[in-house]
This record gives sequence, C-alpha cells and structure tokens, in this order.
Amino acid sequence: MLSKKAKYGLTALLLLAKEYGEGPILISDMAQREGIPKKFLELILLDLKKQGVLQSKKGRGGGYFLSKAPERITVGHIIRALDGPLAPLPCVSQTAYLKCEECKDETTCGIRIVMKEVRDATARILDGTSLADVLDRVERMVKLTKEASAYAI
Amino acid sequence: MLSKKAKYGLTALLLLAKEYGEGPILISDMAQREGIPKKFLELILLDLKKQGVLQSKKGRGGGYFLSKAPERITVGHIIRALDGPLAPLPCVSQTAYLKCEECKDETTCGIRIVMKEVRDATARILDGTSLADVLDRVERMVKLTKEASAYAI
DNA sequence: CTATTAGACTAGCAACTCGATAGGGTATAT
DNA sequence: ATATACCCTATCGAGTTGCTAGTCTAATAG
Repeated sequence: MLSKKAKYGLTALLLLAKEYGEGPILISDMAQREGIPKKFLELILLDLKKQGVLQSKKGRGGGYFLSKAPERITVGHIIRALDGPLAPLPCVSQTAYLKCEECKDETTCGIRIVMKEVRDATARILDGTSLADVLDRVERMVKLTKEASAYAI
Repeated sequence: MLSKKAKYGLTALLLLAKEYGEGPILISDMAQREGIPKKFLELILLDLKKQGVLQSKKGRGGGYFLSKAPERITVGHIIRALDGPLAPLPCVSQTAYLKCEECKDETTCGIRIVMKEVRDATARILDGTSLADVLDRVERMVKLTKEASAYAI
C-alpha cells in the first residue's frame, strides 16, 4: 500500500515538474495548493532532497525545484525513496535484497517465485514511468474527457 | 508488503494442497513442519475457514483440509483474505474501492493512472495463479536445479 | 458415558509504524 | 539587520503486527 508520504511526495513533485524551469516553489505554496499538511510536506521534501531528486534555495525568493528534468525522474525511484523497496518480500527485492531465514532453498520456494513475478511487473511499470510521462498521460486524459463532455452537450 | 500472516497462510495452504485428498492435517503438524508459531497459525487458519477456503474436523483424527481443489484456489484470493486489497491505493481497488477525498477529478489524477496499472498487473498475476500452479512451478524448478547440479558434479 | 483430542474463540500485549505537530536553528537576500 | 524560508530534532496519539495465554466446545475412542 502506498503511504500518504509517498502520495504527498509524488503530488508535490508532479507540481514541480509541471512548472519545471520557472524558478523555485515554496513549501507553503505546494502545501496549500494540494491540501497537504505543511510541516509534513517539509519532512518529505527534505527527504527527497537528501536523495538528490530535489534542490532548494533558502531565504527570500527561495523554495524547491527539481534537480533533474522531469523526463529523468521515475515514479519508481520516488516511491522507493519514500516508502522503501517495491518488492512485496525482501527476498525478491533487487535494490534491498534480504534472504528469508525460514527458507531452506530460495530458488524453489513457491511463494518467492510468484512474488518475484509481481515485483518484476511492478518495477517494470514504475521504473518505466517518469514524471513527464505522468503529466503526458494526464494531459491526454483531460483532452479525452473534454471531448466526451463536448459530445454530451 | 506481504505480511507474515499472509506468508504463513500461503505456506500452510501449499502444504495442504500438496497433500490434498489425503485427509485432514493438524495445526501443530503444519506449524512444526514449517516453523510457524502454532497459536498464530491457528488464528490464520480460522480466518481462512471463515472465508470458505478451508474446512476443519474436530476431535481425534481431526485437522484442516482444503474445501476446494488446489486448482480452484488462487493466490490472489488468499492474499486478499489475509492482507486486504491488492491495490496500492483504495481508489484503484476493484474489490474494495474507496474514492480519495482530496482528489477533485479521479479520472485525470496522474498518481491514480499509474497505480491502476500496477494494481491491474498485480491482480492479473495473483488471480491467475492457483495453488496447483504454484506447486507445478516449484516442481519444475526442483527438476531444473537437480539437472544443473548433476552437470556440476 | 467419560476421557482425551484437537479445533474455536476471546483477550491481551509488546513493539513498531504512520501521520502529523511543535519549536526552534540556520542560511540568504534585501 | 531583519524578514524570509528551508533545516533539523523531538515527540505523540492512534493504529497495526506478530504473537501468547487461557478457556470453551465438538468429536471420537474405548
């Protein structure tokens, strides 16, 4: 399950991606526009900064901005940074592997075989989708629903 | 993340599937063979019984057994029964849909679009895999590793 | 019929996580 | 200097997880 932390973080990053290149945005701005508790968002953005996704500028006229183009930041990266590994089990994680002690033979563990498939499918989607991709898809959906409502009138 | 509850439950069910048709198996047997805390397993199996996956017999010669053939019990069903919905967000769940309050327009929410893809991929895998399928795949893996080790000698 | 077996059920608990808040500290621009 | 806005640590209530204890009840062997 995606935590609120990851959800808030993604929301803020999508906002920053939409206004990429137009200077820093204030935490309080983002918090207000998206209805996120300001202090909580502060922690999340700080976290993302430490992971290298964001940069910040202090003082008057400061705020946060993406440290890379929206095309080069993947949803998978962000979720891993805020919620930890994507894998449903530590023993199928690529980025945070941990063998399970009760398993005698990992390669022939049925649960592992199935869960590996799940983690691979999830990673394929999330690591293959950048912030820019998400914005594109939203764009397209907006157009589609507008057309649909135009016909409806 | 898969909870221990679901993991233990799946482990026990796979054991019951392997010996399907050979009479009931004791909780204590399963607990010992798989290294699961007995009392905890008791709760889990009781839960699965209430969901109709298992049946039980009390008294001497009693124990648990599957109420359907292993081909007809899916991994997805079990995980949902023990851990709740597969979806990473309530607003993309088929079996436990819940709209998110902060979302103005659900159809054009970027996070939702991506997470729906993840939930669909996960559900396709887990609902398409039965206990029998898991046992088959383990079988095949065991054969493969045996062949490999034979060459290694 | 009654002793034994084995599941059914309720309650509770320690540890941890989650979502959020408080209250300062520090760097920067005017 | 001083207002601005990010940086950092601590804390907290509520809920969840993994597990244990103890008792009750149904079924069967003898």
